[in-house]
Amino acid sequence: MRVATWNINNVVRRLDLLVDWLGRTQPDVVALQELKAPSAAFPRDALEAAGYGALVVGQPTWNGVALLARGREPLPVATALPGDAEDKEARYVEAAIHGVLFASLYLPNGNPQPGPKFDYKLRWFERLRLRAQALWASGQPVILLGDWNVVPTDEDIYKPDTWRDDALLQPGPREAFAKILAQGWTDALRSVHPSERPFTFWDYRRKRWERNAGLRIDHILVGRGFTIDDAGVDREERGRANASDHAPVWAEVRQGRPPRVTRRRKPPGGAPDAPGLPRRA
DNA sequence: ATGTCACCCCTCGGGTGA
Repeated sequence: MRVATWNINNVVRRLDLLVDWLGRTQPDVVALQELKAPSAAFPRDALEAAGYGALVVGQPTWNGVALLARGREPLPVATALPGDAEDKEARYVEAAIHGVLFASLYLPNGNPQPGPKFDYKLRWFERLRLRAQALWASGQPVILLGDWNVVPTDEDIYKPDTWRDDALLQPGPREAFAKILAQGWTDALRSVHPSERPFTFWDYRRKRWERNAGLRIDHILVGRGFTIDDAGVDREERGRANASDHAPVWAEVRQGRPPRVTRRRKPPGGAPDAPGLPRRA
């Protein structure tokens, strides 16, 4: 099963790019963020024509999240993150698809920090931690996808010092992300590419795409009971005309343990391990 | 310091958010 997350940065303006990418890569489940459209304006018909059912939580102008499922309708589970009835921002949706619980989340950016927006980010992260803990404890198969608006470590950005005061690099959000990972989740992209710098976002400003001055802030956290066969970033989507400032992140996952692999002895000369060995989530 | 993009409206340009 191929799952993916993409901060589309306005689903109406980016519809042609989205439909084209869906047709080429055929993901089974897609989490979208920053729809920047009310639910009624979501291009439901075009996505249905492309073969996808959708569960949408939109709002005018800002935020907005959705889950797409190829060849079926997502079964709604939640349309808001629990823990604050006053929070009306469209940043969280959960649905069951193929017997797996999926969440599409759009964490608050938090800039400028310090300030009320950063406080909101930390409160939202704490609510997410509690929700993730409850989902993990349920024993169900769960995958959390989204724009987490956190650069987990200094290895996840081209040059941390120019962003040191940004909300995306602060210790508080980083600790919150680490706490969720410590519940047992696997960061799919990091686990498949442990020594690379797979960025997922390049700011429109200062020719950051042209310079590969990127950040890794879009994450797929895989719950218990899955094997992650592969994961990656569809970087070419960021290079297209009229692109979002984020590229899609995807993972190939499979329920169940990895097959028993007879490991060959390492050949002399220190050659690296064979690629593509499955990882247990 | 900005730098881009795209939205909004007390709307054709400045404010806002990312």
